[in-house]
Amino acid sequence: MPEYKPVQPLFQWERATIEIFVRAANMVGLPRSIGEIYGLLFCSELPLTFDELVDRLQISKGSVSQGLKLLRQLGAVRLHYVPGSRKDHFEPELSMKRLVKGFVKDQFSPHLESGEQSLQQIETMIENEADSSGRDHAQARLSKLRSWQKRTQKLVPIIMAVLGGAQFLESPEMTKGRREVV
Amino acid sequence: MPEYKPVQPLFQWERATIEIFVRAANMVGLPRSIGEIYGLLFCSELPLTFDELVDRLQISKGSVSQGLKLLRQLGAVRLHYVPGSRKDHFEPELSMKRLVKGFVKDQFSPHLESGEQSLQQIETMIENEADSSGRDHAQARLSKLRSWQKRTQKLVPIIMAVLGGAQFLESPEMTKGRREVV
DNA sequence: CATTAATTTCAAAACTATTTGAACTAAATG
DNA sequence: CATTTAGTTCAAATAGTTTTGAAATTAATG
Repeated sequence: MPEYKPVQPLFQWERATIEIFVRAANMVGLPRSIGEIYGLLFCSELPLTFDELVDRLQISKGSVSQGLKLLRQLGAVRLHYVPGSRKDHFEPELSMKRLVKGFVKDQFSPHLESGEQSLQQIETMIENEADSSGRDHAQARLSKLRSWQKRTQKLVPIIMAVLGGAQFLESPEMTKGRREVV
Repeated sequence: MPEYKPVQPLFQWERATIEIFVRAANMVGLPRSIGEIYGLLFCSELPLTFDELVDRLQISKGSVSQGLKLLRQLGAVRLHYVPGSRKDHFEPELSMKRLVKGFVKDQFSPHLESGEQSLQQIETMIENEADSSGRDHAQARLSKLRSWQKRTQKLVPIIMAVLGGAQFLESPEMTKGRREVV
């Protein structure tokens, strides 16, 4: 009896597509396995189970478990209920806007918020320790940091707007009767 | 004679500011040393030399050399000529727009372009290997990838526009007589 | 042109992040 | 309620990245 049962080996186009997601994951600082899991779900016509991911990607259960956990947290993967099956089935989020939103909310915004705290503290430090000559320069740099932070904060809703629903930029009547682009 | 000469230890506000840049670097996938070097230059009123970076940050010459190399490549640090000194002096780029532009051009756009190639190849793979049933679905997913790519490409100039000069979005008369925001 | 100074290079070391898989928990089945 | 199945956890192994520092290179000085 054979040791491995490579259930449904990947098609070439699937491997190539998964590779794109692995690179994309890498670019935004997420591990390879995340790209592999999302990539295979993206390729698949039907929701896949835990086992199918393990078997077809040939990665460990641990990786799949942790990977799915993070992907669900990011809103990039949803549970799809299949009547009459004990197993969980997973399907990918296919709206670019929602994917980006989930990523930003989870991995980006928290840093931005804690940054606001840090800037406040730096202000105090400058007041306490710089002599009057150095203080002007230090305060100028702090202002610059603050302006960068503000502009970054403004950018987020604009990106979201360009990617779809435009809730942040548009007044209600602008979206009247418009279908969401996903 | 002491082994180390900790020339000009860092002020608390400098350490805290550098920490912000270390975190920012980390967030965009750049090593800590990059954040430290840029951070100290950002804090400093005057351009700093190689040695000053080594001494004040207490990191190796190798790190500073490689770090400055990448930062110059990104356009985040410039050489500042000081008459009568053999040493190179470095100063930070302080325009957020130029910083982002340099980063995008160097670390982001290349991936986006090579991605275009990959999609072309995937199209061929689908034509060759999928049976007519699977082909429809695969082609639908390829279309989605293409639409994501297009939207990402559109996003870059919009971000640049929001960050400053707006060369990509605006017609020439819109910028008439306007000073660049940095 | 020999000497000193400034910077770069790169192999090895240190460090960090990811993956694995065996042990475990939880939940369904008969 | 014992057994099987599904999925999670986490410590150890592996893989990947960054830093170090000694040697090499390049450029300036006397």
